[in-house]
Amino acid sequence: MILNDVGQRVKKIRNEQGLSQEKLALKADIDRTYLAGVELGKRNLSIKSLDKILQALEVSFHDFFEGM
Amino acid sequence: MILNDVGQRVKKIRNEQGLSQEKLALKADIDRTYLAGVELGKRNLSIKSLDKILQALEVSFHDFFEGM
DNA sequence: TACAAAGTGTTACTTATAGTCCGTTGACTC
DNA sequence: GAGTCAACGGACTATAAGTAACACTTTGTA
Repeated sequence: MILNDVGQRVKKIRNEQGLSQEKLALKADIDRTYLAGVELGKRNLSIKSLDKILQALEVSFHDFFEGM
Repeated sequence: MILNDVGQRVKKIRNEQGLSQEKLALKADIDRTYLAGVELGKRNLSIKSLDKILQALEVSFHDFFEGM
């Protein structure tokens, strides 16, 4: 499902950048536990929230959705 | 802003396919006025909601976010 | 010159859930 | 055994989802 795909992609990119969930959450200005939920595919996040995360990861929407 | 971009893109693709808001809303199983709000960038829609719309438009996330 | 009908914009409202804030637990490393 | 990290929970607040109602415009047509 789309939420799992999004979560796994976030986690993958975050790990590639050597960031902890807490560090990324801080950078994206979202809650640490919420980010954890997103990565696990348990959260149906809004476009704005995804935008925050992708900006923190410095990746574009287009690149993020590569292959989706 | 991201919501305006998303809205305009939805509208553009919908028009290219010759669909009215009502027809697309029906196909996506969402309310007509909700779709209108999305197109105007007034709704911060969730991934699942966007997914419904993109499926109705038969366009992938990756293609949808071309250039974004 | 009306009129109906199709398409869209907009407001306002309820209810469902996105998102926050507090904490705990278990695994791993040092 | 102290520190870092991620999964998880409960209780709360903010806001998205979903709908009804009305206004306006355009186009066709009687």
